[in-house]
Parts: sequence; C-alpha cells; structure tokens
Amino acid sequence: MAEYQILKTEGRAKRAVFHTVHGDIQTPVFMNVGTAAAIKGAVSTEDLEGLKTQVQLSNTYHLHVRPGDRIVKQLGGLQKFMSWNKPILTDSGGFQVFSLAGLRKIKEEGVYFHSHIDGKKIFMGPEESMQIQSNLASTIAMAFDECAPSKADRAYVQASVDRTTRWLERCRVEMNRLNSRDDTINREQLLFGINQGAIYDDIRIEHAKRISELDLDGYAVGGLAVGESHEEMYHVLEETIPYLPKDKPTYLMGVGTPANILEGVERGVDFFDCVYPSRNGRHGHLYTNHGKINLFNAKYEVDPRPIEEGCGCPACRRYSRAYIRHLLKAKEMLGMRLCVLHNLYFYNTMMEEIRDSLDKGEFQAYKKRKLDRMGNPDL
RNA sequence: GGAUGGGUAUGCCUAGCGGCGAGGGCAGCGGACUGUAAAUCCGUCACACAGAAACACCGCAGGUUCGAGUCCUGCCCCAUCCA
Repeated sequence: MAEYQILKTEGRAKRAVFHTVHGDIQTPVFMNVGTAAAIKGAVSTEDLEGLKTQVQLSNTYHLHVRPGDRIVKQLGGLQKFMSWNKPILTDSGGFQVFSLAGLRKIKEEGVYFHSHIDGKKIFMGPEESMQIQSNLASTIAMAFDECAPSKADRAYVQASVDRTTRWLERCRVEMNRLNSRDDTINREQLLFGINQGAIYDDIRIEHAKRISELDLDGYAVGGLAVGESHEEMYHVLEETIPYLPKDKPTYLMGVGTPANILEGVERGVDFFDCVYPSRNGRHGHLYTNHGKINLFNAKYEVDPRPIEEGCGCPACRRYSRAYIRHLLKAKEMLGMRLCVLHNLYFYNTMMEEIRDSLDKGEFQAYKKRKLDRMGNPDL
C-alpha cells in the first residue's frame, strides 16, 4: 500500500513524498510523457537517468493497440519492457475519448474506437482499461473517464460526469479483483480517480465529493487545458481541489506550461504531465529562464551560445544554438533529441527548484522570481 | 556542322498542351501545439489587389488568333547523341 506523506505546506501548496512499490516520488513532480512506451525524440532510459526524471507516463490505448498489453505482460510488464525501474503512471485511454473524438462512439458500457493505426474496432470500457493497465503493470493506473471538451454544454457535461462516476466505481471493483489475482504482475497497482465537470464549478465540486468517498490512492483533475482560458483553469483548481482528499496526492492531468505548473502547485497540485517539453522540443521550441525561444528562427543562425547559459543538460553542456539549429534544419535526429533533452531537463529542474523552495518555505518568492524572469505569463 | 529533348515566377525542381491575374513540391521566412493519430500542422513566399480595377517580364523577338505559357517563324541558351 502506498503512503502519501506531506512534508511541508505553504498556503495550499504541498511538498510531499509518495512511497510506491517502485520507489519514492518526491512531489511536486512533472511526469515525463512516453505515450507509446518511449519519449518521442529518441530519448533513452539512460538519458532519463541524467535528466532527474522520477516518473514516466505511458498510455493504455496506445500500448493496447501496439504492441498489445498481453505481449507487454509476457515480457514482464512495462518496467521490464522499457528497462525503467522507477514509477510509471499509465493513462487510461480517457484522453483518447477526447483526442480521437472522430474515431469513437461512447456508450454506457464503454467506448468503441476505430484504431488510428489500422481502423480495427476496439472496445474499451472501465474493466478493459483496468485489465490492460494491470497487464502493463504500471505503478499507478488511471480511472477510465471521458475527457469532455471544455466548451461542452452543461447538460452534456452533467451526463458525461455521471457516467464517468459509474465507470469509476466499476474501475475500482475491477482493479481490486485484478490486484487479488495470483498471475498479476503488480498486485499493488494503485488507482487514481479523475474529477471532471468542464468549467462548471458546481458539477466539479459535486463530482469531487462523490469520488472522494471511494477512498482511492490519488485524485486527478482532468478535462482541463482542453480549450478553456488559463483563468478558467486556475479558477476550477481553486474551487475543486479543496473538495478532494487532503491526505492523497492530487494530479493535474495534461498540464502544462511552466506558468501553469507554478499556478497549479500554488493551488495544491502534486503531479503534472504534459507533452509540451517533448513535442515543443521536437519542433525546435526551447524553454529557458528568459522565455521560450524558437531555434528555427534565423536570428540563431550564428549564435554561439548554448540554449541556456549555465544549464546542465547534455545539449547545453556541449553544443551551440547555431549547431543545434543546423541539426534541426537538416532534419538530423540529433537536433530533436538534444532539444527534447533540454526541455525535459528544464521542466524536471524547475520541479526540483519548486520542491527546494517549498522545503525552505519560499515558494511564493520563487514563483514570482521565476515568472518575472520568464517574462511571458503564457509560457 | 547535324539530330533530339528542354528553357515556367527574386533560389531549386516541376504541372500545364488555345480562356492563366499560371497549379504543385523543395528551400527560405514566420506561427501554432497542454492526460501525443503530431520529426506534425498552418501561413507566407515579384509588385499590387478583390476592383470594370490592375497588369514586370512563362529564354528573346516577331507572327497566327477574339484570346498564346500553350500554335507558327527566327534567334539565344542548356542537355544528350552523331560527325
């Protein structure tokens, strides 16, 4: 059984440790996203060891489609498969209900997808999602939910949230059953519930109260950063998190920019994840303490400086902006790789700084300094 | 000297075969991306402009035609082959 231990608080911000069978997670933490059991951009497990990565996130839907969760199970689970012996969180497929909206139908029993790879029919309900995640043997499994678009109307959101609640109850029963089976690889697999409700405070709060009664291992706020404004997102966090269990970790799914993370920590979030550092890295957008830069821009053509002065990442320790820009323009794999390494290092380092500042009771000061230096609040 | 095939916009390649203010691609330049259908996508890429108003070049010069990038003639380049 996992233990969530709060070490320090500052306002609603929390500094904690989450003890799991796969090791401790120091929070607040940014999980590095490797959807298909790999962080895109040719990032290896060895790389991650030098990037302060604590947790990797992989995806139920994608790994079910390819290579197949049974194959991963045969090979000893995702940790062995990927050669990563630290915690892994698997997303449930709930986000694909949103992102693959054109390829699926939602029913009470679950969701019928057409595979984005070959069009094959795939059914995924709460039980299937739990079975797949159990086969993958991740440290933390996410409940199967519907991530509804932020602009969905009230009636739709209410119906969707009610269904997500029923699904959550089914997830819990199924996860308990799977964890008690002898042939389950990780019999201590944790289950996090997901709060939904778009930007309707009352639906969010009501749902938070409902799922809190289920005594799950952690609670996520989902359905944010899907079209609403930053203000709306922060408002939802302020209104909703107080109704989630204080003695369990809180996870803000799919978020976000460095500024989003600082605002999230302030409102009580422990876990974050986002494709930004990896995707933006592949696209040549680099995070620095003085704002985001686009290495494709002509002004970096003869820039001999590293991406960021003083940065300890593998890209900044050796290479110039001009060289990496050349690699990107020449479509050399190394270019993307170095950029992704830098961005992950930037994010993971920022989380380390956040934890340090919380330890010292100086989070507010740190946050202000960081945001001032980065300039653009949307970063 | 002869034969054949070509020359398409401020860079490169290419579509066009009588209605073209000329379509694509690459390169360039800029932008987007939030639990990853993304090494992707979008914009821009002579000047100007959506107007009975403009007209800067489709190797160059003529010609045929209501109308020519497209057909004809000559010339200039390029490529390949033959002397």
